[in-house]
Amino acid sequence: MRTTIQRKVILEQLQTHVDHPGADTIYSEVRQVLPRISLGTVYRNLDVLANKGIIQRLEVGGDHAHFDPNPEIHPHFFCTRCRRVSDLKWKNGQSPAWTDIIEAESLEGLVIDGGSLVLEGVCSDCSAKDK
Amino acid sequence: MRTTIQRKVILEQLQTHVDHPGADTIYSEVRQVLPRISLGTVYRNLDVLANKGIIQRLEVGGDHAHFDPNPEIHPHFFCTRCRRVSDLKWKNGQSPAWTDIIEAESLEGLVIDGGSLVLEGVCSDCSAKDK
DNA sequence: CTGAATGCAAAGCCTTTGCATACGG
DNA sequence: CCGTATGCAAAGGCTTTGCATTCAG
Repeated sequence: MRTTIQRKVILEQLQTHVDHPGADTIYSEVRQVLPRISLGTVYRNLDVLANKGIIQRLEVGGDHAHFDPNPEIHPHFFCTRCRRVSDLKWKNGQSPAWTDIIEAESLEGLVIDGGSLVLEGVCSDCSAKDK
Repeated sequence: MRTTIQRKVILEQLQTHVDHPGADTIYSEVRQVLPRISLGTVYRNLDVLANKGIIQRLEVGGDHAHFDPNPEIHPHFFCTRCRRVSDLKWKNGQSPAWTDIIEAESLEGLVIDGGSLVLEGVCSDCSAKDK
């Protein structure tokens, strides 16, 4: 993997986020540093970084992909108001065994490579705006 | 909600599936019964049915939406080979309390309306093809 | 009758891709 | 130098939408 300035800035920009933005957000932010960067380059790099296991691509919310600078599998929260994705934490610091939650019979014959747990609702910022 | 023949056939067709197809699959199947139905009508009806809580729209796999005739929240399995979505079952027949799995502190201030648990890997059909 | 639903086609969005050019190692 | 990465623009795939027409209640 070649170290280009674009790749470096994209990764650093993503790492400044506590939420998990889409490619478009990263694009407009990175453009303030590299005005000539293209959206295609942002997509290609986020893809490369995710495939290398340096970041994580999240399929949440349905409209567009979200990117998480932390590649470890952990639960997420999706706010249906502001459509932002944020982190949750496993109880006791580690992912539960799936067999503790899911009926063994329904898992028969399957090879499990990963999983995702996403809760959805309204975040505290959006709840506050109701008042 | 008006009962049109299109809506009826779309729902019945979805209910014949044990997997959770996309709108395109439903479209081509329903067209064998109603050759003049449009893809737009399929999308609109799946949307109406999901909003009424009669079916469920799943955001899984990233490429397109999947529809589940069962509106109850339950875990799913996504096969990365054939890209099909199938059902899993909660252990003991019911969803675990999220607080049993997720650290309470990270849930603070959030209003939780729902959740989704998706495991991914290779289904038994696809594993069998490896041999 | 009257508004909700349909068919058709166009438009929208996010994402990917082809190609010539630039550049990192 | 060589092959990866970029910029640009076009194309792709899924989904939504505008509009005139049809149809359920």
